[in-house]
Amino acid sequence: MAYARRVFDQIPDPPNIALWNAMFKGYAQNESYREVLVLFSNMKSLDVMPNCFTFPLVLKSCGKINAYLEGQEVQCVAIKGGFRADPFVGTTLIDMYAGGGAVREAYKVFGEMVERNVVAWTSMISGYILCRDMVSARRLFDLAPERDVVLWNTMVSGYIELGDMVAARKLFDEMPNRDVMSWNTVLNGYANNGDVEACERLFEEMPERNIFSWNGLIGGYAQNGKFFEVMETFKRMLIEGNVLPNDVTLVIALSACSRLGAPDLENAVDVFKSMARKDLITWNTIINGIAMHGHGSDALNLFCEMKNAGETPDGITLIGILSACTHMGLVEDGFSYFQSMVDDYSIVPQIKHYGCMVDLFARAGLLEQAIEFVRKMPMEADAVIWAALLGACRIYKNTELAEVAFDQLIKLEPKNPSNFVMLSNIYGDLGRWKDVARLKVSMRDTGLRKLPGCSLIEVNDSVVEFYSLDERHSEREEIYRALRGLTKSLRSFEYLPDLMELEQGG
DNA sequence: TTAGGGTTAG
Repeated sequence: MAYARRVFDQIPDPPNIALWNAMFKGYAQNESYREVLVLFSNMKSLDVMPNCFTFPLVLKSCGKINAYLEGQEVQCVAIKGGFRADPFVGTTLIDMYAGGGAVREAYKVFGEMVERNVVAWTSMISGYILCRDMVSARRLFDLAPERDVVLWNTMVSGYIELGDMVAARKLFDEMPNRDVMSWNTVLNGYANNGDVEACERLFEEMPERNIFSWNGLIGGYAQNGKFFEVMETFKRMLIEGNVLPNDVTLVIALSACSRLGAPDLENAVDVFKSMARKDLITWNTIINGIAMHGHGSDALNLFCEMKNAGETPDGITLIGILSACTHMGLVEDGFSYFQSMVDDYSIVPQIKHYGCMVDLFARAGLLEQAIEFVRKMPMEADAVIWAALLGACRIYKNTELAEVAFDQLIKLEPKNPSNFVMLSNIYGDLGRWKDVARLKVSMRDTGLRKLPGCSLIEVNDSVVEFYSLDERHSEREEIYRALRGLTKSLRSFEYLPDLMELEQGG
């Protein structure tokens, strides 16, 4: 754009309107919306008249940077210039106002339009959907003199955005014509609402599939924790061969790989270092990843590097930083990072951050400070927080606080058997077997069984999942024979397995 | 040279 601008500025006579429009378009494409507005005011001061192509470009830029006062001025220029009846100008104004939440202003433009075509109707209906006013959206939809496939799709996705899959599906079934986007919209609706089965059924029914369809199904699996299915479907996509994966496909597949296996952290650091462009998500990924693996001081160093690189941390960065402090036992540093969230970065701490702080105090053995922190929090503690406390109570053998945490936990998660197991382990450590038995009975009364923990390992390019006492493997005899051999040789080195740890299945 | 709809990562 800088070069384009130099050429533009050298045009000897005042540039004609087509050249101005080309500049507006260039700036808009490069997301330099402020430049569009500045150039527009330059143009006006030279008394060059905008034409019907100018206004949509400039108005859209106003909307992008929430410059609604400027937008209104541009609207006045358009009306004075005789463009009141232009359908492009009207539609862009509707989008601009509705995008800024001024749906009444948008409706005023819509109502005053001389000729309302289906695009204008769609924009107005989208505006209502954006304001979560499905009733008005539907009323207009039913009134629309013409409905094309884009308008239908807009309505269907409106219902989906508001979480009403039933209404969305009903409307989809009523559609006179569906294109691949209609199918993809509903497919993604099921994926995002956790209905993987409906997602799979719809995918099989689709008359035509493109990369968005495949990404929709694969993403649906990923969002619902079905990472094996992500990889299977990714492979199926490559075999069926009608479409090529794109960047989104690879992002989902790679993320699934990371959930399935435990690749070397050194590789992650190498990849991170080799990246020419790093954004906030890149930094957050490496900082949280490093912190998760216990390399707390590396995480804190990366945090400094991140700030030196000019990136502004957000709430997720701070989760990595706080957990880094937790794992290093840096209570005071953690506390000062927590305070700097608000003071230096204007980040409002969320429940996850309070949870990190409770964990920080608790793991450091400062159980009193931890519970004090819970009492002073501006929100109710969640199950994650009470479980962190309960976990620390085991390390520091504090049954009194453990029972407090346990009572809160079974209120919040009456169906989670892990909570019984955690308290039971604390009693067990102290030899309080009567309490262990009492808990076992009350757990049995709830009809719950603890799901065994599961491990994933990579063997010969595929991921194998196994549980404690797992009998599903075809070569289980051989595996258990090998395990018995290992146990035997461990014993010969006088190693005593910690049965309590084994019992947790972790 | 201008206006309306679908996917992703921390």
